[in-house]
Amino acid sequence: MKISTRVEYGLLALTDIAVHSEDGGTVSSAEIADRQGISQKYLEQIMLALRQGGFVKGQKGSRGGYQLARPAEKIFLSQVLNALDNSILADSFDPDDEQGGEMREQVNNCLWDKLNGYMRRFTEQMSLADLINECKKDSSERKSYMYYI
Amino acid sequence: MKISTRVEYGLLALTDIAVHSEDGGTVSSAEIADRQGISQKYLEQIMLALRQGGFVKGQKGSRGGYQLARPAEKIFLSQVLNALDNSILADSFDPDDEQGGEMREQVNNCLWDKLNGYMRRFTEQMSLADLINECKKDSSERKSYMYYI
DNA sequence: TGCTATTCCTACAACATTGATATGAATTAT
DNA sequence: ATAATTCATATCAATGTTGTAGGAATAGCA
Repeated sequence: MKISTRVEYGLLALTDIAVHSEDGGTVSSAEIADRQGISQKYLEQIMLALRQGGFVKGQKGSRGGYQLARPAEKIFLSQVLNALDNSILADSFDPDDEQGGEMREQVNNCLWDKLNGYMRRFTEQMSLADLINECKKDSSERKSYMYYI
Repeated sequence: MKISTRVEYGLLALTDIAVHSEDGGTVSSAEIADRQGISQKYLEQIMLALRQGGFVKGQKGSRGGYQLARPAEKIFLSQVLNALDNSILADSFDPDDEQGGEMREQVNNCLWDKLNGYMRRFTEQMSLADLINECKKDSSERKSYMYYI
């Protein structure tokens, strides 16, 4: 699945802030852009969405920057993805403008709704802290993500 | 997850052909377009991809049309999706043009590759016949799709 | 043979989305 | 004051999506 840079950079920014503000300080967009090798101005737009979504707090002015608005354990990826991209976890179709009869609806229900369900459940139970902590481990022995679906 | 009409119409066409060619006859793009309420000319382009992917055989000329190239039990959705859309099941990034360091790679490995894996495994084990037969049932009691991931 | 129906193939266009860049206002620490 | 920083909006080029259009090639049928 191809993902947008907007979503990718947004998650990178959140992980960067979580990792580099452990002393309670702030992290500026210039720092993040430099560390992650991405455009600062583009990142600022993404930070806007993250702030409006309630994931970070911004402090203006000199020595300003961003902090997480709440602990990384309480930021779930489904919320972040919805704030950054309104289609990635969206239902695949709007029942209101369906015209193709029941076959169309069956295919949608059976396939896309099922895939959507997997993605939604996975991202609802995975927090930013999980993303940071678990992903550093070697994936070969992990069992914590062997979910039932 | 938003899906393209190209993928949606392609799956609709395959299910339509499977359902309406049980006597060994062919199904024309005009029939499909009419039944499913979609543009015939657009559908013809999609049928081209489905034929080139080896999922249907086309018979030209008067009284021509399409048939499945092999039984619906042997057409797996992962193959169809790849033929219709080169991003839906693709890896989320190309390692060659990664520049953002290890954090970027960790996020990709941990999140997108995992989601990709779910989608790939699900669509690899679901056939066109499954899509047709199972989706007609009421979904409340089904257990055949409670896979381990 | 000619007519019709159909697949097959290519070109193009309107529109939306993506991935930025640019500019500057507002705010804050020093 | 000045510099640093967030906050906000406008613009833009490239690309992808969703078709439309036109016609060549082929096959059945009268």
